[in-house]
Amino acid sequence: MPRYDAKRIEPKWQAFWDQHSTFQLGSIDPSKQKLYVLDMFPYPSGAGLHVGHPEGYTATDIVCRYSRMRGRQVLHPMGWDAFGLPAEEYAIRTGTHPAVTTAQNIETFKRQLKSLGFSYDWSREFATTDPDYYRWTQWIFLQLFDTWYDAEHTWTGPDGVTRTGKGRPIAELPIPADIASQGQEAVRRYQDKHRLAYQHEAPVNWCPALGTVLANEEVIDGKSERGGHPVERTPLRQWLLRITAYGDRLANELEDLNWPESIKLMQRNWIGRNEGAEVDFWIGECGVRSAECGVEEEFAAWKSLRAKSGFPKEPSPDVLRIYTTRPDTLFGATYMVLSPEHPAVDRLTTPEQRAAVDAYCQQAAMKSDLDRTDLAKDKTGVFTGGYAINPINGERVPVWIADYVLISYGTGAIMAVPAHDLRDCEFAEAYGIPIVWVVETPKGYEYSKEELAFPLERKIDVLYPFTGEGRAIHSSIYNGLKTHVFKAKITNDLAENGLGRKAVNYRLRDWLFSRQRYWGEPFPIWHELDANGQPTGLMRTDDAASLPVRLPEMADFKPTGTPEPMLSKAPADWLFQTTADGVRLKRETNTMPQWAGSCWYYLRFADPKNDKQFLNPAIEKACLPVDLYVGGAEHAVLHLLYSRFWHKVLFDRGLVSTCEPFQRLVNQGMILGEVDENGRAEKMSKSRGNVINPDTVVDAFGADSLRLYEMFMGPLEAVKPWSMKGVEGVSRFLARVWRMIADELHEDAVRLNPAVQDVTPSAEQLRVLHRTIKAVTNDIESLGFNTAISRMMEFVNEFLSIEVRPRAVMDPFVLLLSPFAPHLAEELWELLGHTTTLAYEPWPTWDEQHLIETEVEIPVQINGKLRGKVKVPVNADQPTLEAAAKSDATIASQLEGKTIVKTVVIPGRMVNFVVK
RNA sequence: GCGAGAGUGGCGAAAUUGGCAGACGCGCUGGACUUAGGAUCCAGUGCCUUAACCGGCGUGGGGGUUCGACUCCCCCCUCUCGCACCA
Repeated sequence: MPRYDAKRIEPKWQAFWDQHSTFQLGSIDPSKQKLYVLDMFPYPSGAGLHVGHPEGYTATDIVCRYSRMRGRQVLHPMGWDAFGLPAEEYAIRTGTHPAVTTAQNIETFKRQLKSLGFSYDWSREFATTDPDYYRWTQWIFLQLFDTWYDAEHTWTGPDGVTRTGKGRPIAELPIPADIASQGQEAVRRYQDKHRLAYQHEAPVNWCPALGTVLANEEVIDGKSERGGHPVERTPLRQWLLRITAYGDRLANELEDLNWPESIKLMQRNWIGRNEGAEVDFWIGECGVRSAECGVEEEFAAWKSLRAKSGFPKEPSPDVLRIYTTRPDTLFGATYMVLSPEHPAVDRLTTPEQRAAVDAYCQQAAMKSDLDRTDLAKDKTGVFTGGYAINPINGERVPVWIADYVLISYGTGAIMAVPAHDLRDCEFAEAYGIPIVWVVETPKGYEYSKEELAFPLERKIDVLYPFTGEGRAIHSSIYNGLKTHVFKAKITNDLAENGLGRKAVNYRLRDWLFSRQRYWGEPFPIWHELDANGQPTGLMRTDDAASLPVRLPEMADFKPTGTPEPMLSKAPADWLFQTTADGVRLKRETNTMPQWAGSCWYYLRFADPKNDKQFLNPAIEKACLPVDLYVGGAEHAVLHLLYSRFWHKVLFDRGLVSTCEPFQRLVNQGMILGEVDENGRAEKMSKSRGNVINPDTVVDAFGADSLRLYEMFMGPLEAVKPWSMKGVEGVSRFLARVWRMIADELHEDAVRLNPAVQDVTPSAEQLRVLHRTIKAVTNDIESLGFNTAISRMMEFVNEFLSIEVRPRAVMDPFVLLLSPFAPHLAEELWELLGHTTTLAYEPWPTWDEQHLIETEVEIPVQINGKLRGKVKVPVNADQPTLEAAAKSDATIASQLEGKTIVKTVVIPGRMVNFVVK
């Protein structure tokens, strides 16, 4: 066996690591530094591992192996995100239970991962589908259910930071006297409205093809993220998690995280915090029905009442509450728009407009998100016939309905200022609504492309719509104020008169948390039923001690075809029970979304076998947070936002001691298919037939080659094309490493190459070694694996040409190689005469002494162009360098007959003569 | 449209603070060894010009700062990703 034979070496060492539990991290020793390195755990699909998986996994494996050798205690676990649709869809087609498919797929994934030699602590492995795990997922849900958000509460957390806003136990929710006086049931309903996990009926994203509703984050361009099926809007009673309560903290606390700026930005944009004001427009008891009818006295009465009572928390029925980020344009509001679903539409609509309004609302209700975006260019709407009164100037403004206003954002109603808003302007033009200019365009203002391209005639002496900031005009006493001053002042004035208030809005919506599928965590929730078997709306929870609520066995997995959850077909003994006090209960039949399990798995890895607690507090303090988290960017606003949200709730409830779960995040770039003849590389996909299976690569070249190649392709974060030739290249390199140390001439057995001898290395050899140690160490620290590998290639190129290779140089080199190609390294380590694994050998260190060179070659430029090189002592000073440069034959000849205007000498770097 | 990131040989890429552009690998060319080579080894390989040396050009394009720019500044082009009626 003379040749480098991955097929012999790799299984041998994988078995060794297994048998010796080499990478099992026992209990944490607080006196040693810990490092928690986490991969985004995979969904074990039927297709098996993809070459994209080992990219991030190899990177983290290198960091872990390196860190162990640096003496850190490394927590490096792996598990399975195993709930989800594909297993259930497969069950529908074949009748195979999702649990069976899932177990098979996990087995395949695990075999594949093991064949790549990753140093996971497999003793911590679990799947989100394990009842011992989802027991605690349900338990955390109960914590969310037991928590309300106190936005005013100021407190100092275990991290020493003082915050305003905290999730607190529901028992601490103050109950208003009028609610308390109505009895226990009213109190329970009041509490239910304030929980972080609550039920709410609203139009949701219903996907008929998938047979479930989806979160906003899972809908892209009106289609499901998974499968690309159309998504409809249907009103349904669903579970929601109050993530919006944490909007500010989710946005602000990104600041200190070592995450890619692009991901932080995506999260901030997704949260979409903006500040503005809420303003009430008076509409009277049944709406201001015409432009003429006299309501001035009533309006005046309302206004003076408001001046005394202040701005109510909830809008009263006699007003339309709007949200605006530009309260300074209140004088330019020439109409209002309600979303078609707005509750006041009915009251405002006049008999003459009734038919048109009803027709429009009906049409809007049927429109899916896709339709709405498709029609984004053409704004439509209908006049309700009603008017509202602008609180600032008492003017009547017509109220319209239009689907460009969304019920789910702000208050579902806007004041429209066509002079200063692109959408309002477009709408006003289409329906002939007057336009009032209230912000003067500053002189020299450069219009945005959008403003310039606006397809309207310019009717005023200035261009419109103008959406920038300027000085106020046509705004009564506010004339002349700059926009930001005006905003603050009018918001304050409105608040003093009880007509408005400062308000913050988020693009982020509460997280729709229920699904109608089978293969997910059941909710630990029961619904109380009345004598007729109808839900009363009151709920009970399962005892924490009785968890998990296991999934029931099902006869068939056919979807119901309606938004009725799959579990409604569960056996009656699972669905119903009667309490000791005689209350009939029905189980919640929705299941949790796939994200639930992945929201907290990183916590469980620290303490995976604990059957008393979701996580032991002492272990939590010792292991968390995750120091390095590597995965794809596709989770930027899904998993990574949801996880942070749960973590913050757990933090508020004193269950974890850090406010953020993932200190450092790195996104590995996607691996594309091979470059085609047009020089283009495309995404790997079954339909393109360019998917690379890691198994075939391991079979042909070995795991070390696959690992090394994926790291050598380019920077970890970069998108890069696959190349089988490239794998061959690194495979050749490993064969060269083998030949450098092992003997290939003898067929009988593996022996040390006779060139490897116990001799003292030369200064030059030490220089090469220490240069390599330094470069590889620094490159691993900065995750620059591609350049680390090229450094090792340079080393091997040097030493292959040397007849006698000192063992004292070969030993440390093998250690440098070991995080990258662990199997080969272990084999060579053994061959070099060592009897234990190198996994915990001290990482080689470099000595600057060995790096010092006596002579260096310095480039000499004339007018900035390279004209020659001179060899000088490494510490040559300026005059020496200049003299050496001038005395160089080629430089001297080029300088002849020219005047040196200036000489730039950077010692140790270069010399430049500026000549005329 | 808005936001972010990126453009370097035939290809993947590298380049401390502005200081020798193209390390390392693939591919290609020539050679050695071989029954054979898709093994291995040696030499060469940015482009143009040249027998060769020399020389000229060269980091998407254009301008600028500088003794000196892949690197800093301004304008433009292309590609990738994210968002997209959010008031």
